[in-house]
Amino acid sequence: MAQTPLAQDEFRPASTAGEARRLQILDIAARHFRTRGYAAVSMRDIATEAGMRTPSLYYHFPSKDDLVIAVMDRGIAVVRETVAAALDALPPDAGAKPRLVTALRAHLHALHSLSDYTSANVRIFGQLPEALRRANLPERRAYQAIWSELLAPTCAAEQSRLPERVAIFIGAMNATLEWVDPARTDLEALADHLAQVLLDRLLEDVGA
Amino acid sequence: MAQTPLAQDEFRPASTAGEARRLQILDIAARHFRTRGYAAVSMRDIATEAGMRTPSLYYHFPSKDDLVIAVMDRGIAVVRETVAAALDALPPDAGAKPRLVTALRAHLHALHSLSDYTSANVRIFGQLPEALRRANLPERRAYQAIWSELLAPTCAAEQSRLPERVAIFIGAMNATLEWVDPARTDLEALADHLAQVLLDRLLEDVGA
DNA sequence: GTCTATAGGGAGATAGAC
DNA sequence: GTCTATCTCCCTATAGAC
Repeated sequence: MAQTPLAQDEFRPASTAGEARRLQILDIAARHFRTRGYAAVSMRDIATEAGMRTPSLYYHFPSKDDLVIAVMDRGIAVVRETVAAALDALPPDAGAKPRLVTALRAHLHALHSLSDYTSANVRIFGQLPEALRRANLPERRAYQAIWSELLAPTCAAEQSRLPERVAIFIGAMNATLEWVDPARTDLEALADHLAQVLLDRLLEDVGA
Repeated sequence: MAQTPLAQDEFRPASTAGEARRLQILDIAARHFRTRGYAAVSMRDIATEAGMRTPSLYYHFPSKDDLVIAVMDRGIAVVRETVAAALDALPPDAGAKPRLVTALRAHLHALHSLSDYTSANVRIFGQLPEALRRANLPERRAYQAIWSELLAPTCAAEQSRLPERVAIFIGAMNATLEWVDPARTDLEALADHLAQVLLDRLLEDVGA
């Protein structure tokens, strides 16, 4: 939802004034993409909220494609850095399950309350023309690598299923964006619930 | 992917010739929405593939909104009827887990190989303006009711978590649309994998 | 850096002939 | 039922002054 200036600056010190303007435009674009989708947001919408006319945007970004690619790449970068930082804060001997729960919490935090970039990415990835989706794939693959490592211990004997399991986990976490109440306060409870579903056995009786 | 005429007619006998034309247009629209998203598909695209000019479409549907609502509602109706039929085919004394696995398989089947309507619904729901999304909610709630019943036994002492758990399950199943290889032949294996992740314990050691 | 003016195209939709 | 012709609107993007 709302990004605190702190949460934003954490990931990118804006040195020059020109750079600050560029980041301001990106912030506005990410927020609009997140709430209204890709095609529904026009360059005019973004310009208006930035207090300028449409053509002025083209001084900062050569095209709408370039703007949306910048938003998409930052979206993955933020969640990757958030998850990596949370994992680094764990004791070095932490087991597979606490590491998974920690990563899951960090991912949901980035997605739901930290970054409009991450939620915009999840929201509009499927709406982009194929060329723009492809541009985001390197970032996505780098993030998936983290979850490959986290989930490897759960695929003990069958590492061939690992890529699909990574996709199931990331897909399940991202899907919470579509139905969770935006006014929800207890993100911790959602994370715990998701961890329970994905990591624990839900039923005792396994017979027919 | 491809819909067999059989799979389509199963859910709607087209009595008159006019009705058949209407259904043909809906089929084309669903297939395009499924592959290219909502905003990217124009009335012209649909008309061209139906072998007519754009204005002729407006004889069958008063607006693009009406057309897309018809596709969306059918998308949920198909998956609901598919899952309900699969559950009805089970022995009456089937336990909670086999019922869940059966429903999960039927859902993935409708989503991945039976119906362009269901996959279009999942794909474009998040792209629609709020008014169109709201129009699809009654259908969605009717479908969620099935999963509420299926998942109730997994929420033994805490039925308050049931709605969220329903959303987690449906979200996780639907998320497979975004990353699964369209040429994938072994849908059974995907369903089994998803069932394992959602229903079984993935890790033995639960310590820190 | 931002502006006014505008090009150029595609969208949804309507009028009215056939 | 389908057509041609057209309206209106909004989009991305560019030209060129300031």
